Amino acid sequence: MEKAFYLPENVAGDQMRAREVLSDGREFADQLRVMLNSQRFGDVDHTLSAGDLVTKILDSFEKSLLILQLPSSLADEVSQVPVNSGGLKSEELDSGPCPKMVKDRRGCFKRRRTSEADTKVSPTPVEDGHAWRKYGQKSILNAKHPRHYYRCTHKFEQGCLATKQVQKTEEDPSPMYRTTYYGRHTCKHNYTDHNQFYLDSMDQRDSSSKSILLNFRQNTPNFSPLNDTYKDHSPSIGNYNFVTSDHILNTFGSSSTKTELLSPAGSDHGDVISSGMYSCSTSTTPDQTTSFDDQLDMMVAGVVNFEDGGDDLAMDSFLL
DNA sequence: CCTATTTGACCTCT
DNA sequence: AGAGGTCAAATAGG
Repeated sequence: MEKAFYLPENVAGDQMRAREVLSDGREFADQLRVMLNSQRFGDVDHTLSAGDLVTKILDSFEKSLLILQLPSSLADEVSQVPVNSGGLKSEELDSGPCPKMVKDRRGCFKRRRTSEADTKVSPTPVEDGHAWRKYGQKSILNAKHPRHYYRCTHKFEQGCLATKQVQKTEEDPSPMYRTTYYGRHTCKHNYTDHNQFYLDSMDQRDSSSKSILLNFRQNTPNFSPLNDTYKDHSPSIGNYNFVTSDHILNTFGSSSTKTELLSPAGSDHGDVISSGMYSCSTSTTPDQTTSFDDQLDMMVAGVVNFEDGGDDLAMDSFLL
């Protein structure tokens, strides 16, 4: 059943391969649904465990997404997405971490482009209630003061991908501090006014940006925590998050009815995919409004949509 | 000893 | 080629 995985050499091949892999994923998802149904009635005679099936399903998504090379619309907000500039072999892709990550980072990161940003200017550095860790400082052209780069302290332990940049302006006589936020906090800590700031600002955007996530990786028992350096730098794109309209409605009161493929949460690189949230801590807890079966249905529907999408293989195919 | 910051190098994008 | 963003080794501080 398992097909050999390789990076295809042309677009048509990509699409064909992606369909095959997604088809496998759908089969696994169907098997899982049958298994879950049969377990309700006491029949537990299956060759693969539920965990195995979930792993295979996730594997299908990962591989198909890799084949399709992450559409740019998804990569736009990804600041540290591992990028394979020169065709990795399948073993390298499957082995997890970028093989050159530790010493040689060439080709492993993608620069942030035009991601959503919220900017605040204040006479003093903004105290937003979040724990930030400085990771860089840079002199900016034609700027008197350097720009300081911060990431959320919980980036590694919780996969929170929020970052901010702080730069002192040159205004005389009272220079201001311009703080620019990228991404949204997904960590469980310190839900303060700043989060409200984010939510408020998000409400002003188009409805497609409103989202809550279902993090498959964190829901899968076989996956270990994302606090490992190598995992953190792995080119994994498997932990994309699907967003349900139920979640959206419950959380933001949105009328959006889309299910979106969002971001690789937990990998640094994790960074963002849609204009919505990266991931959400609420996604790691059992949900009362969307059963696992429902979520499974959505996964299968997503694959079906993809496969029915003909040559149009945009990620919109995942929208329900 | 552990964690946070500094800073030069590396990477992507324009 | 240059600017901007990030990494990670070295360093500082508790």
